[in-house]
Amino acid sequence: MRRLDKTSLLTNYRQLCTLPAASHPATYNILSCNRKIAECVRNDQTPSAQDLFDQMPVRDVVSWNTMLSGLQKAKNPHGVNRCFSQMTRDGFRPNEYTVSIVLNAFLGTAFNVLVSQVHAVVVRLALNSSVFVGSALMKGYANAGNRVALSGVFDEISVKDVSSWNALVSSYMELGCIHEAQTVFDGMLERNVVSWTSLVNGYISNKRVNKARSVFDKMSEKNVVSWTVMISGYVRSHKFVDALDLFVLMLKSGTRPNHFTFSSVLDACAGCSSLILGQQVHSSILKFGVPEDVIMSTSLVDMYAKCGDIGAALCIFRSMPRKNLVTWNSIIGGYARHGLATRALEEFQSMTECGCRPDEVTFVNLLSACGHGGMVEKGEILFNSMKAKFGVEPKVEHYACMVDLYGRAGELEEAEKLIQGMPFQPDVVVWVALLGACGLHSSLELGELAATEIDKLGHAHPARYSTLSRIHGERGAWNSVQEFRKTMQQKGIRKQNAGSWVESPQGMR
DNA sequence: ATAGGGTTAG
Repeated sequence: MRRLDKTSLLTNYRQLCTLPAASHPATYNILSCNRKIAECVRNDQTPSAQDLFDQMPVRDVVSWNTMLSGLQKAKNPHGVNRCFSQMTRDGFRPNEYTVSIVLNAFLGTAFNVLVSQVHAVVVRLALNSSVFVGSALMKGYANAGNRVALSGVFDEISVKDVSSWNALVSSYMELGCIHEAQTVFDGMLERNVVSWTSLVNGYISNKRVNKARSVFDKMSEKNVVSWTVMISGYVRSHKFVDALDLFVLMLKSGTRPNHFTFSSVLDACAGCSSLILGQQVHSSILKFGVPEDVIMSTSLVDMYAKCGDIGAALCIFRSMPRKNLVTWNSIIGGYARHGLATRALEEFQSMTECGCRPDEVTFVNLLSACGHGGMVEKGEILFNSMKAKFGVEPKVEHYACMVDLYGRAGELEEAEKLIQGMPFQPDVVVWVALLGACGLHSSLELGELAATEIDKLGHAHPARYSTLSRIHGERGAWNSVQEFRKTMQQKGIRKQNAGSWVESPQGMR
């Protein structure tokens, strides 16, 4: 028989006193705890939800599902995967809710390769007739590029509703099957705004903006999303003026824009470098009282930076309660474009101090800032620190920045050496950077080499002709200049249009 | 008390 001394008795007693009420399963209220977890999830407090969940001595399926939806909302597919496995290990049977949450968490991530495994679970548990599970599986298979499985899943849905049909339309569009999508849409007995918007959005993602617009114009009912889809479609195809015109129509129609709409519209303003329009859109945001949003504010920062008002960009940036990687990249890129290399580097310092990890975009911005500021040494240090200190593998664009950096500083041999030592094939951008440097420093031989390489890559890059002709011109080789000009005319190449904040080239009409 | 179909940034 086990002996109990005074100390262990005391320990036992203490344990009893500190044990939470939750340790008495008989009196434990799962329902109220589930409600609390759901509340945390609603308020984006997934860690608190996790704490509550972990403390539960007894759980039911809803507890697991609610926890999973919290992890999904927090964009933690890894956590969802872990939680889901634990759930099945604990002997819980997943239901329709579980599967659609898990599938949506995996969508667009590396975990999406598990879609067929989840599908197998679905079949085994006979959940494949559910509309919710069906649409989630369809999206998963579309994301995985599996057209056959996609239509198979659709057929298995016992009672299809509009949402399942809509999912089929957008899935086909995602796979690039425009005609199938249109045929499905035409055959639909019932259509709603979402069906129409899916079609419009599908044409846009398949680069058929004009077709998208003609469908859009046929819509009898439009909402914020439909308007935003069309506006952002124009922005994505660089039709900024069309985007802005459509925004005006949207306002006239009485539709209230949201943060999605404004992000796109600000992008349009930035695209045509129109500060005056950007300012108007900014006031419009304030007038509508659109709640603060990281992405929308980042678009504001970017718009002001691209329209030449770096002061306003900084002002918005500083006022932001939450910043992410893209936000930091926007302000650093803004400084780089304005030739404020030192400010860019200072902001990078603050960024790392805030615990924000830089990515490849950050380094493109930093290296080009150094290039314009003639800071060769600083650029070298940053370039070498990319992998070693920040774990960011240098890509072609970083090499192009370095070629540009050395080239501008007149260190053409250094630039050439870097190209030769590159771990991959140099692309046009690299050669154009070198060619530009040769133009700057009148190096005909190296310039010819760069131009030849550009030709080899099959690019009729305008700079290839204009820069080389300038080098020839400077050397007094006028015959060559005329020849180049002729070639340019024959190939129909014109000098690239320069953007300017003063002239606002693609700006207001 | 838990889930699906269409929208945003560098």
